[in-house]
Amino acid sequence: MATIKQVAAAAGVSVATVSRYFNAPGQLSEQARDKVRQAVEQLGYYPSSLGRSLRTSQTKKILVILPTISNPFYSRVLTGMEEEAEKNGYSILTCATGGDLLSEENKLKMLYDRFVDGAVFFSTSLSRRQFDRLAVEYPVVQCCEYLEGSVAGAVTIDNEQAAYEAVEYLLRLGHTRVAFVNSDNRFESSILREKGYRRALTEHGIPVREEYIRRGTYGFRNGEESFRHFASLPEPPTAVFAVADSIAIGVVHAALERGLPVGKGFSVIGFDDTSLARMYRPGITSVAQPRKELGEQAVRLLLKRFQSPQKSGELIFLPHRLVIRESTEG
Amino acid sequence: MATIKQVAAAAGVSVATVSRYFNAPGQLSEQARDKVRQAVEQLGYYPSSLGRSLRTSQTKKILVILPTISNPFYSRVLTGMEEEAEKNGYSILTCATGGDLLSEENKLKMLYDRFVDGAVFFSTSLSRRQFDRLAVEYPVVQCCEYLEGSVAGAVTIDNEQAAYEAVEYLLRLGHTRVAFVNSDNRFESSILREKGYRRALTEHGIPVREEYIRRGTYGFRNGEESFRHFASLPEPPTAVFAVADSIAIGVVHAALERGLPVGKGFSVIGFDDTSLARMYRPGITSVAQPRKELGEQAVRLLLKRFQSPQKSGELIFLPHRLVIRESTEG
DNA sequence: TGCAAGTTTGTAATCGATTACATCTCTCTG
DNA sequence: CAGAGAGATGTAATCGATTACAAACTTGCA
Repeated sequence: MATIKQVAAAAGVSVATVSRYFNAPGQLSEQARDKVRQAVEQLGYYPSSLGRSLRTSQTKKILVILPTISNPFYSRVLTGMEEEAEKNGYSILTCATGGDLLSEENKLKMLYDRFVDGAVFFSTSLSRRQFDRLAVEYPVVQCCEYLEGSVAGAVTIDNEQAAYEAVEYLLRLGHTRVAFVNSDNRFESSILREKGYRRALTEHGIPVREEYIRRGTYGFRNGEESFRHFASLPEPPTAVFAVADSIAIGVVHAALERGLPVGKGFSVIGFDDTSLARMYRPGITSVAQPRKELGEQAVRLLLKRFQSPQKSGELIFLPHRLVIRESTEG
Repeated sequence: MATIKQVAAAAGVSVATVSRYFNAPGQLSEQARDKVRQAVEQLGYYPSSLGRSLRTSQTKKILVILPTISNPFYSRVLTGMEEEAEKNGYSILTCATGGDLLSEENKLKMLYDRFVDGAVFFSTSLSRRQFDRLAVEYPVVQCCEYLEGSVAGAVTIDNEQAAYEAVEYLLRLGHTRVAFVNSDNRFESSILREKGYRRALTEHGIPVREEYIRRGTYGFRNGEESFRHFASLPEPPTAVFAVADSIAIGVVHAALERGLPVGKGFSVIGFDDTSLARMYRPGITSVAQPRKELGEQAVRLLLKRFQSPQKSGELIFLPHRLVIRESTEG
């Protein structure tokens, strides 16, 4: 691997000139440019990011931490991040933690040791206290999640309101026995969605029944099991709101197996409007988030923090919308 | 941010001692260790990866390039990579290219500028020539794909044989009109699977009909459209083999819409055995790959190349298996 | 012609670590 | 008690870039 010194020697100029060839070519004479260009081509030189980053103390890399890449929801959010990052000369590096705290802490070392300039979290296994400390010392923002009052910025939808509206839609359809399948993680979004669910019922004069509320993984299986639980109740619900499409599909799957007419008397709503929701039969009604924009804004927020690290993070809410398909009648 | 110098000063020792505290603590006296530990804690010091990497000329990072993270197949392969990497002190960085050549070339800069030690490719938009040049100069391996005769190593299943067996299974069920939905990319796996499809038919004395072969994206929609095309033929096929579960689901979806009894006279097989295949109704018969092991071995191969860069890459085949569900009768 | 201003280039310090080599201090042995 | 050998520590070179500052060279104008 060629170094800047070797190129300088081969071109018969100083290392400063070679450096300028890459960083301020307009400053060089045509002669110098030619000489350097030739030497660079001949040696196949490519400037080392390590040398450069050490000197400039920025790597132009952003770390994105997500629990798993298998959630199709993330894909387009990530695209948004990529585009916004690239526009500003940054690259996105993605790391999946498997929702594992140890793994997450491991990845965070890249922040501590300055291998990346900042990080975007989709969710975190860190405690609020840990996360806050982190946010004070390093530029980080949250995307699609939001720890109340964190110094880190965040871009998200209004999860409580979104859940409220989904449940309200079910009530409008005439349902009075509406169940809720949450995830059992401690993400703020889960808590907020549950809040929205409860508020919708309460405001419409319907008592909240704890046996109508289930918590489990984001998986298909959780949906299936939850449905079986609901079906075993003396008064089974006639509608289910799930915090993820995969859960909703599990519910629908189990319901159809029992011969329940999904979309005709038994309604199910999912969350995130992933491709799953469209692909399934029947199509799953789902709460859609503006995915690409969530990603863009998250990166934009992070870039702002690079500029002025002292400021406390902004909190940005983006609009959601309910996409209606066959899993709800109407 | 504290530097090693500041820590050395605070601890009243030399920078060498501080460095040894992290890299060879056994070499220090208990006294020295204590002094350094205190200074480190007091200053919140964390060694800079840039300084270290510049000096040691390795970053202990592996870049994983994949077309999109939205394919659920990748998730567990990645887990395998993570585990094997971590075991050896390496970290995995994931980058999605969107199947875009420009984007991919952009990511490859991290290889050129030594930001990562090597790369694993799930697939590549590079031409064979470009990829070969890359493989000569940098440590790279392929995972789940294989460009014949490349100097880069590869870990993959025998795609031709896998396709052969899937089609053979359909023939055993009594089907004689078996269609094939391929992807329209130029990946070796696609070519090989088509080869396997053709060989299975030919060896069983069934002529290959070009109108039974379709190419498109990996998407659901491609499946739907392909089915409609097949259904419009004077002699529609009674079975379909698709190179991806999402395509297979599209086929099943469209077939059910037409009232075709999927799994009872009309059979569909997918590929990769993703969670989709299990979640769908009916469950999709699919060719399973040993995902975690594919990831592990790919990283192991790459680590070998770090050791001895001169050697030409190995080619490792891992076993596949057909997982039978309701989309095929029997 | 002389000099100010502008352009081009080079020198050398610096970023933050690692590590070969030198030095110093002990301990042990004959 | 001298000297060998082991163990602990420090000095300084080095990795590969960027960039402030200085120096050299042009150019234009009085």
